[in-house]
Amino acid sequence: MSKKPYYITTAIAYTSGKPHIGNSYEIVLADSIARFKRLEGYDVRFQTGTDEHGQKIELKAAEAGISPKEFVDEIADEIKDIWDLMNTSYDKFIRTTDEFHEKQIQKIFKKLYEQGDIYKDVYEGLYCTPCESFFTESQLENGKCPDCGRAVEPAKEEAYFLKLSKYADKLIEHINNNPEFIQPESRKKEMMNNFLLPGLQDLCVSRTSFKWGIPVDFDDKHVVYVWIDALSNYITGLGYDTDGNHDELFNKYWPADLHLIGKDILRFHTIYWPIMLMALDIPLPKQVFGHPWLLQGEGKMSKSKGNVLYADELVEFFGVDAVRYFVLHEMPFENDGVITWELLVERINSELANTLGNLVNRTISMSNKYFSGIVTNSGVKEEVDDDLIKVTLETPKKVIEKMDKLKVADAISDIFTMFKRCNKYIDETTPWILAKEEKDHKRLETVLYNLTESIVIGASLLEAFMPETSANIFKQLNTSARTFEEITEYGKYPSGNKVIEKTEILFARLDLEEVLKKVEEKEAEKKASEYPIVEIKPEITIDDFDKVQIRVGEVLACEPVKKAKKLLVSQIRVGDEIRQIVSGIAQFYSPEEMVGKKVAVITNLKPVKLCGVESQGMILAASDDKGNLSVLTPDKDIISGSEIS
RNA sequence: CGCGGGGUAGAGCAGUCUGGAAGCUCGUCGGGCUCAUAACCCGGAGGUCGCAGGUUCAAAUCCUGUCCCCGCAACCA
Repeated sequence: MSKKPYYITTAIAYTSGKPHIGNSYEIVLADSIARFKRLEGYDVRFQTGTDEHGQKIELKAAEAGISPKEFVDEIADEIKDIWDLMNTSYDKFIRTTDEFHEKQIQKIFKKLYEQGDIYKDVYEGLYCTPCESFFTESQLENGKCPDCGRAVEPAKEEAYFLKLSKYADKLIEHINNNPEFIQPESRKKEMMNNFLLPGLQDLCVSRTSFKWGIPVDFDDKHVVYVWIDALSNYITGLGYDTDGNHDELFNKYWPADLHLIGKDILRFHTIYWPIMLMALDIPLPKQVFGHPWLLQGEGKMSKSKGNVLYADELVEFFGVDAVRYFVLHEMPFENDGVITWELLVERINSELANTLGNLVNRTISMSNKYFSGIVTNSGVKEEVDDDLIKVTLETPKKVIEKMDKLKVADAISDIFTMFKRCNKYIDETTPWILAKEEKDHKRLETVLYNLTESIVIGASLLEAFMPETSANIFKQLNTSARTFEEITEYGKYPSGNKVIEKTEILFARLDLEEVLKKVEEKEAEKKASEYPIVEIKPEITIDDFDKVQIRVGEVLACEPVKKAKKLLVSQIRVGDEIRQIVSGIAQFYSPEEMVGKKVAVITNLKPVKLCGVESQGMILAASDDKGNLSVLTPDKDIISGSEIS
């Protein structure tokens, strides 16, 4: 019997910088699902990769003074390293700069053009530069970019368009007929009501404003824009070919069983991507799951400290499996999860060290102490055993059920509930008392056998989520992982087997204070070694500088600007005049602190209104890229109004 | 009326779609145990489920209104 194929993908990571723990969460989640499906007996293909084109990368590379390709090579390696560090079992790492991908994208583009689904037109619309996106009036939110909220400007560009409207009805029908297609389901309404039902605008699929992309081969002014380029990775990675000469992988694995993506890009995966596939006459993926985000708690603290969490740092502190466990277990199905050092330590201590680690440790210790490590199934049963066995055997079913619904966190909880049941069993059976009487030794053997058996079943289930830990447990119990078929029955652990003599601590308890201290030290180290990165401006002459008039001003009064979080408005005496100046320093200085300060003020700057308040100048301040800010003041006391040059 | 997320025990959360005895982890208090990583097991205290209305035999859950918090954005001259 050939195994059923299962194809799972993550979104491909954008190579503009090192991925943080939130990005890494996705790959770990995908990995746990992929591993679980393998254990369930599927023939799994798990694909991830990197999205490497676009204006942003072109710019970043220029800033770094290297070619875009050099830039993405570096980042792609970094991403791969982190994925590997997280022990993720992907089968394919695709890069959108891979030759086979680029070639196929050109063919796809051409095919769609030739069959009339892509057409050339002039785009006159509103463009958001940071997002590299055009929007229509109706898409704007309060006249601003709906993605980032920044201002948009009218722009004109010759461009190619994908006819979305042509397939909209078909897509609506598909979504309605396949309730599993968009997960979680709450997002389905969002897509329908906001995008599909109001009517789709044709999608602009090329750009002339930058060069770092896959050229449209029949019109080389244009490069293929992100949608067709990035989304198609799911099929090009399987060897899809527009001419029909597909690699056998494609025939075997497409349509994908699951696209795992962040909730922010659901729209692209549930609207644009399906329509592209329809146009190419390819079946749609079975399911798209927009997972929630992993947020760093205490936003304020982390931001001002600039301590973004990265997977490799966390792994250094806690080990791979602890980090995997945390991100998988701490993420609810629909709502965003939170990660902090405190939470990590708490979870590791309570669940991993106390519940699981200690259980394994005490069980093995007892086997060694009482029976020289030999675990024997003597079959001396008592009523208390029934519940343990029942819970143990029910757990695989529960876990499988949860995993079918992609409720990974709940699945893990079920496994740990079982481990807790084991700890309770030890108290119920009191092995240390049984050990005292020779006549109870057979019973004691059974108790320890049951514990060992339950742990083996638990560890088998844990394998998908914490592969190293699972392997370690098997090693210590001198056995190997069971398949899912082998854990439907109780008592498969070989009777008479000998466990490891000296137990290994699976997870050591951590001291929160100590961890936090170490974190702080690291942060300090990092800060000291990283000077702020400042964009170098072109050379100027003294005449240029002379245009700017800077004078000493004394802050007479200062108060917050209503309706604004970052702004303070100060009344500043500069010589004989008093100016009102608004500055974005509210997060760094209290109004009281400002009063009495002598500051450097640009006095000949054109006045503007900020949040409705007029500002007649600018207070000079230094700021680094970690979010610190310091207002400049004269070194010695000097009278207000003095000119600075 | 900018967008989004949220308000459930001291802390962190689940439960809300599909109404039907208020639950989990940590902490705390008390007890038990000694195989084990000061761990494990049992029990207790602690909640007007943000507030106000409404629907219902029944609301944390559905509807309406309202307050508050947190991100993002607008401001950062």
